[in-house]
Amino acid sequence: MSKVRTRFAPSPTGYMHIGNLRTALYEYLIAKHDGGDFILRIEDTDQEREVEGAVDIIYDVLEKTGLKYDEGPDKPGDCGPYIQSERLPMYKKYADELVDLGGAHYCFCSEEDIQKQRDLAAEHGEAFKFMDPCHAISKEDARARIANGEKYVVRQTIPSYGTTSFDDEVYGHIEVENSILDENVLLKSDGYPTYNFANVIDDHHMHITHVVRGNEYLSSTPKYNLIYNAYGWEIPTYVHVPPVMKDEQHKLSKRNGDASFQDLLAKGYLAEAILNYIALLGWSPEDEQEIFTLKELEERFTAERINKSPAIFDINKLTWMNGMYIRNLSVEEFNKKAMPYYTQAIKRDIDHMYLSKTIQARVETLVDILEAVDFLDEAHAFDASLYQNKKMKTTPENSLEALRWVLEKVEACEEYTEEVLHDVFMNLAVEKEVKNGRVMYPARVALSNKARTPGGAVEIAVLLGKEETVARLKQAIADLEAALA
RNA sequence: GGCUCGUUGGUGAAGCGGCUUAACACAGCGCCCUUUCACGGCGUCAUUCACGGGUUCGAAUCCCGUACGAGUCACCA
Repeated sequence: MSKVRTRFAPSPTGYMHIGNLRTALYEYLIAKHDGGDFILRIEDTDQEREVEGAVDIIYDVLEKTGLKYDEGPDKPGDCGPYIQSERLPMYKKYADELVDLGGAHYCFCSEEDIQKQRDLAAEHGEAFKFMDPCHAISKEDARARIANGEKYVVRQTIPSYGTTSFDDEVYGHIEVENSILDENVLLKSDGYPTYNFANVIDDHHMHITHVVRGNEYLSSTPKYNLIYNAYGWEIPTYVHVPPVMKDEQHKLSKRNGDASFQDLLAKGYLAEAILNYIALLGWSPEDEQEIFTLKELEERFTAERINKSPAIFDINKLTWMNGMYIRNLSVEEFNKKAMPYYTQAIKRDIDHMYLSKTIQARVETLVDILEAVDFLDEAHAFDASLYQNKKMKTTPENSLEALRWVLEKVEACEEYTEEVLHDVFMNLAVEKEVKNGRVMYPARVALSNKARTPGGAVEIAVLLGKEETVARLKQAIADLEAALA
């Protein structure tokens, strides 16, 4: 058996949507599972949709996700060029050959005429099937007209009888009657091929063994097979994957404002977590493992375990998984990833590593950091009700008392370290014969004026430093006195 | 409308004729741990697999039909 080769063939439209990325992942995994090659091919045959810089985005995403390709535009192999617009002469040559083989014909009908017929049929509520009058033109006449400079397209010729069938790795045996297949344009009048044609030509010449694509191609696959057969080429293994949905009836798409890969990164999700999550959108392993490195996925992934039905993208589960990835980072790695957010949200000079240690298990996305640390530069506005806590048995009154105890001890601290502060609070509780919470809870609130903080009283006091801690305790005492007066 | 595909809990899903009075995970809910929150731990959450028939001793699993949903029918991919 020949070496497995798959390809990721995006058209450069400016962003990487999740469904697309998942297809790339599956293609990568199918190839790597068998030690095969993963190829990147740019499908830029639609000049009107061309977006500047879009190819760079594709490179960037593949780089960030670690989906390394063996051949591509910037990594030449034996089957280049890897950008379709650079392969034009080849398509022309094969189109002419396909005409000779009887798999296609030249067509001189204008787009407008066909559209008119289509509209007419729609008005009458009839199904439209284009019956190309150009079938009647002989090859010789057609070529003479072309030589004369007449505009033309090459259109696929489809037999009006018989059926075409194929076996898909995911969907199984599929059979379609030729008579319902449309005769699509293969080579446009601008000399560019359509997807329907370029795909077949390139997949064959790039020795692609497994064609992985969205299941919207399921019903047109027979048309491609007709082309393969006309040339006498081997038909690749097909792996059609179900769509990734936003909800039961809508596909995930940028047009609906749904998140793209880049959007998710910007929202503080890690590339590894995103990749891991989308692997599970339509595929499942044999056991119950859910967290996988790319390497592990390479080992475990098989097309047979791809699900047939659409998968709904669940941001909740991604968020959970992202939290898992964040917690699995070493503190150093986390600190590094958190730094841009720290510098954005914190002006005060603090011990970043210490902050990272206390915050790492408390955020699920990097962006969560912003909200978590927003009290460090300046405490939130005073709110007496925060001191009322049933479980901690605190009230504004007894909190005021506790804060006075704390202030006294903290001011007296010679050394100001986590250990010392920890002892201060613990000893205080023992000395005053109250539960820890009676003194630590008010202190935490006094230092932040937030109900939730990353870390408890001790951690926050360490982060803030002695001077600021004392200042905030004093302020809180003053605020409480005023509120209770 | 024709054709193709799909339908297991709020979500991702396992299940491939008896081991299933349907795994696992997320979310939810409750409890424990705890100086808050989180982490972690524990428990709970589908008498039922869209619906209706059929085959079978036995069906979520096989067959037929219905409903619903999606895709496709471009000189877009």
